[in-house]
Amino acid sequence: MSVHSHEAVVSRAKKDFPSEEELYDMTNLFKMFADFTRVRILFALLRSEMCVIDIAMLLGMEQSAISHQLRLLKQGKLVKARREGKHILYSLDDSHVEQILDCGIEHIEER
Amino acid sequence: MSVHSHEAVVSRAKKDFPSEEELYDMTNLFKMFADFTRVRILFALLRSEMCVIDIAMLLGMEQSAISHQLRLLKQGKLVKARREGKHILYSLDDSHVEQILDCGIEHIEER
DNA sequence: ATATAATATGAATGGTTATTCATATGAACA
DNA sequence: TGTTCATATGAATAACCATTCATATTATAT
Repeated sequence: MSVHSHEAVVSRAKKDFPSEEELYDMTNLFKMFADFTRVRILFALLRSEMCVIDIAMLLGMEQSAISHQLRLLKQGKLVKARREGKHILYSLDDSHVEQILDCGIEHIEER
Repeated sequence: MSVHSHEAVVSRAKKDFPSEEELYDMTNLFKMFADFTRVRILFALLRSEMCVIDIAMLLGMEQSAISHQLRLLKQGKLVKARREGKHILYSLDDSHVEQILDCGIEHIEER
């Protein structure tokens, strides 16, 4: 005989649950780190600011593909841009980016 | 006149770059957290172990949908299962899950 | 052993998204 | 001011993925 009460478990779990909006924002943040290309871009920018062409060369990809991804990263406020002569140099915009990447690395290494 | 040397910037960035495999594993980890349903499941399990039906009720979703997502979370070693009578109770399998969720919350709150 | 309740699975569908190609924009330097 | 180079953009394509519906599997408890 089961002692499991769905209602009790569910109503208990409902307390202190993050708001829909917080959860939504959070998944959107993690989506930024859930793509191979974007993660590599962020790792590249961890060391120094770079222009689009630099990143495209580094990753062996089309300039256009990098540009599209940089736009997403900029919208997500993970990356910022400044002009230097002919080039636009991108760098990390958020102190948390490194922290989140570290969090991921740490997890991966302990396997 | 530009002082920017693509070759220099790129070869500098290539040093100490994580391996393809590490980056791949990392994006796969973040993919787990990049879905609204999965994040809510993880938050639910943060408090107590629950069966599939509990989670489906809590989130107002089909049992089948939850089951599919639990399979992914189990494959990703973020969640584990044990049988208790008629039910299979799921719980977090990884001490890092909470840490990563906290990381996300922290980031969101400072906006 | 069988019936039942809980969970898992497979195929199908719709929605999302990364990339490419072609082209537009825009700033810089002559 | 015009030309050139770096970057951005739009449309199209293809791959991916979450959900649903229908059904299969599995363990339990009688």
